[in-house]
Amino acid sequence: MILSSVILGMLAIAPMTGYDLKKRFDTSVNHFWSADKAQIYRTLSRLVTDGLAEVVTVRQIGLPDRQEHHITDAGRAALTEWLVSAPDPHRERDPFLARIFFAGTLERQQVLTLVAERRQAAELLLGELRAQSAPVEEGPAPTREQYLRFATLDNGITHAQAELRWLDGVEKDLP
Amino acid sequence: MILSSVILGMLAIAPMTGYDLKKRFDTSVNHFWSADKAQIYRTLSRLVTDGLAEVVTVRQIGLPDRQEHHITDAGRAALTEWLVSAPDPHRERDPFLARIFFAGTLERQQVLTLVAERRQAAELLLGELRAQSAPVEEGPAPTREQYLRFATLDNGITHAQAELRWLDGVEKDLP
DNA sequence: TGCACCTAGTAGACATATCTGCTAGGTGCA
DNA sequence: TGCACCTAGCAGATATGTCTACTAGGTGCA
Repeated sequence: MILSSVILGMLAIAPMTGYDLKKRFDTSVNHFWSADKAQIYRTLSRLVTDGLAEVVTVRQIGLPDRQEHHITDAGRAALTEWLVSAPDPHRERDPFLARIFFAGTLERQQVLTLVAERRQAAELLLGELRAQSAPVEEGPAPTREQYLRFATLDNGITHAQAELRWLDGVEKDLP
Repeated sequence: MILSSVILGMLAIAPMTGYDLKKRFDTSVNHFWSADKAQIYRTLSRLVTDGLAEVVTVRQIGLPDRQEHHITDAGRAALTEWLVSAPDPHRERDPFLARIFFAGTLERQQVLTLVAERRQAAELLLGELRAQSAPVEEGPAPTREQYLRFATLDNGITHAQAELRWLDGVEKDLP
């Protein structure tokens, strides 16, 4: 499962609780992966039974205990193995393109509404990605690790811009 | 479920068997949706029980009977309703970007191998999309229906090109 | 005082997706 | 004759993903 590899990757950066992971899935890695809370916890417990992660309970004052998950040596090995393994099959699935494909029966104006909604979403995304990448771009020359994290944001920015250009074309040419 | 809407959309273009649908999911609509055989058949039977499609058994000589699924009026209404409804949430999930994000522990050369594999995949995809779109582009001015189908291909082409440009940048700048 | 929201995690139902293998015949080829 | 592959569809197991709701306390605000 890719989710377990992604979680392993996050634990390799820092030990985390399920709660921490959920926050990251909703923010910093949201542009390439997302996950449901329940599934994060289930996957974490599987990583533990597989010996790829270990739990350290950290007591807190006034807050619930943290079940910190630390990656093990076996976990690091599994992560590296995944990183260099054959590419995961990537099935494109875009509900918006599906609508466009079948939108021939709609009125022209209805199609333009779909397009306008997509534009709004793309612009919003672009803004978020730029806000996230700004601090990185202003900093000093990055390490390879930093560069790669930034590159995934930059990938999102490049595609958001491409989407906007495509939308321009559709708005201009739609018969 | 989006799959049922996509299948409904295909049945609106022409009556089809599960087998026909599977072929189309593997070819002409593959750039924005894919589906497993078993699930196509299950979804088809649900469309029938929901009154959105009807089965017409067509006898063939030397081949198994075709269970042709025809869209009903209720099906067309459901399709239109979906087309103009609120956008489906689109969660980006790209296993390749996930690898790149966590690839900081790899050697530089290993990262470049990942990048090269991605380039190959992007070039292959671009070639396929161009091959599919060529006959459309050479034809006469398209109807809106034709234009929209072509536009989904063009969307894929635009993004494949964007991906290649991004890969150029990574290969050039990777520390 | 009550309400909304935060931290941290658990439980279970349900929805969707994928994989494997089966039936049953037809065609092409070496 | 045997093998590979095509058409057409069915059955069932397993894997993944999503949704709702619950426990249990803490903080901030009006």
